[in-house]
Amino acid sequence: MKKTLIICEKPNAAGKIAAAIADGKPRRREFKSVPYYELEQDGKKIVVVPALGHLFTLKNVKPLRDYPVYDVRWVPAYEADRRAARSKPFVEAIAEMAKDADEFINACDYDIEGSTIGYNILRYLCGPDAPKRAKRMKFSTLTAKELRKAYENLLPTLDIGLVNSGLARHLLDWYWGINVSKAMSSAVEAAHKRFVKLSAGRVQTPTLKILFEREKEIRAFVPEPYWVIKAIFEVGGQRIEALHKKEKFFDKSEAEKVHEICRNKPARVAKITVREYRTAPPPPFDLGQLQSEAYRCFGYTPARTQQLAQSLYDNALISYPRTSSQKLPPEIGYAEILSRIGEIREYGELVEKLLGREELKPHEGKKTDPAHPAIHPTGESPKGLTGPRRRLYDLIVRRFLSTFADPAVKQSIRIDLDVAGQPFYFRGRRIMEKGWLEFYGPYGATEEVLLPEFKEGQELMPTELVFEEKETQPPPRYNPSSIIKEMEARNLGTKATRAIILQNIYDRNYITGNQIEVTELGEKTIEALLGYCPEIASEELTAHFEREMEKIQNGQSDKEKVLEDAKEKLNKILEKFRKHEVEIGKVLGEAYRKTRRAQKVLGECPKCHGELRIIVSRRTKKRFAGCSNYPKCNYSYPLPQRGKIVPLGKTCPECGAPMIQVNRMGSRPYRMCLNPDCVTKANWGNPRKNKPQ
DNA sequence: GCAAGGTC
Repeated sequence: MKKTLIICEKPNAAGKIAAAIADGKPRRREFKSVPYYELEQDGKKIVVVPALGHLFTLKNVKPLRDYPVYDVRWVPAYEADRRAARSKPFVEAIAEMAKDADEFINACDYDIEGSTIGYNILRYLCGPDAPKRAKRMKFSTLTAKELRKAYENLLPTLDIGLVNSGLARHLLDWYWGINVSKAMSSAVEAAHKRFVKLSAGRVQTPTLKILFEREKEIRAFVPEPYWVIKAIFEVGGQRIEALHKKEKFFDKSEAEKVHEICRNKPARVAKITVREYRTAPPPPFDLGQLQSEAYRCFGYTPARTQQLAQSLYDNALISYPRTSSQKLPPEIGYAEILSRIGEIREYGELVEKLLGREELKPHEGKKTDPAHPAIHPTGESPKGLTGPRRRLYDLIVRRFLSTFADPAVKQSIRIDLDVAGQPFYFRGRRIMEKGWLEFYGPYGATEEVLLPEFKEGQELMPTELVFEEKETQPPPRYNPSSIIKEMEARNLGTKATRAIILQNIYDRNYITGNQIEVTELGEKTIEALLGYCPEIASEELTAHFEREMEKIQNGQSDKEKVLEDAKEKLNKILEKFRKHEVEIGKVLGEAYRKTRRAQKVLGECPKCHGELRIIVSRRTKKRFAGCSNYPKCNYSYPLPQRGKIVPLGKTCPECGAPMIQVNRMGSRPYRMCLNPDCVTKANWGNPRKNKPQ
């Protein structure tokens, strides 16, 4: 009997594809714990087998001693990296299934990476002529109907354009990233005779540059004083603040004049403007939006949210999280998911309201995804789910419910006042119809500002006229959520990699803090790159790649030619690097030393005004905060022994001791002061909270 | 050691 092998990108997709094309139920089997599916149809045997993303990766042919290197080949991922051990049984399973197969179908996601994943599997595991004979399944959602249709309308060959651009993408990223990273590390070695792990890449370096530019803006910012004038009223026991219409006075004498004119003068209500407006329900979550909301609502970093969402997905509670889609196709079965969610106590009432409607129609967003719908709950019971995963699940459920609800109707009121000819105003806001806000619950809370009744012409006497000096503020720092949004807007990285690449930039000590600051090392690194390899620091490289990829895709450009061009360009850049190796290395090595030292300084010693630093005891190997003037000063504080300690550069408002943040794997970072006897810790380890008696 | 991309 003939045998067809269908190669899928991941286990979950293999299950869905097998179920969709089988007339009956496919048989689920396992090979070295890799699940695969068997079915018989039209007199032939079909085997559906999953990959685990990329099973092959690029590896240096020779150990990397010097640059430039372009001698690189594809190897099974587990051979290049011990951490990829999980991919080994998948490689073995596919090789086994391919042995007696005479037809091959690449059914990975229909995008550049999916085409590359399938192509590598075909050429390395299915025989030398498999890529030429293989067919391609093309689908844009994993719904049974579409999968069935894709199977019945197979593309007769691989999408060789996508394959070639995928292969080129991997090689180009590797050429640029590995060589420039190596050049920087070698420079430090040449100047300081020590190894420092430095890196550059098509995504990480432009991202660092964005952060660095903001850093420069903040440093160059000169605050300007300005003055505000506010009239304060007490109406029916309510305090109302009206601001002078010219919100900022940059001319002090002008402000003083206005203040003088208005002093002790009554206000007259000049105009009341009432406006009603509707806010549409939010679209369902794509990964980026989920990361952004989880940061806003819970303070979770995008990397943490991604990890939590993956865990919810592993437990079948939510759909595939690495999606850029804001669409919910009807095939997911709105009513069924809703009614199952309705069985969860806290959502019962809300769900009833939605199910009682004539039509269920989600308010979708614009973004789409080649293989997955927006993130949504599956309806599976979240029994026993607690802590951060529960919170994230609640956010996802409420977002899903909100998307089916009505717009919210809000009313804004603006009251314009006249005080001795000077214009002042204040605003009120009320919610007329809650609409989706009711479903989004705590995450959509908008503060109402309810005002007493006013009439035009009415007179009021201010209880106070405030004259206040303020300063203009520098542009805000990026935080992990806003920089990821910026990366998305600039098309840097992908939904699945942005949070990881940001984490990498932190781990390299290029940046620090939640309000992201660029360290000395980050600054010198980006400056060196701007000086010697501006290409890699510019988003233009990504744009250039993209144009070339597109040309390769539609056959207008040859992959080999694009790669040769890249090598030539890189060789010139790296030569320049080499020539200035010692001077570049000196600067980077020095910056590295300073940055590492700064990370150990926690604050000022309260006893002698020396520096409190993280010190690891030689004797006990435990760490503590000790004074830099030791042995003259022996002041010290204990430190938590686990997790990364980040100095906050602030002191405790209660006791004045330096503040730190503790980042521990798998838990939310927390802030504390160093003083173990501080009143802020009075309730720590409160048995009432931990153990109900 | 070094990238960015996919997966769990």
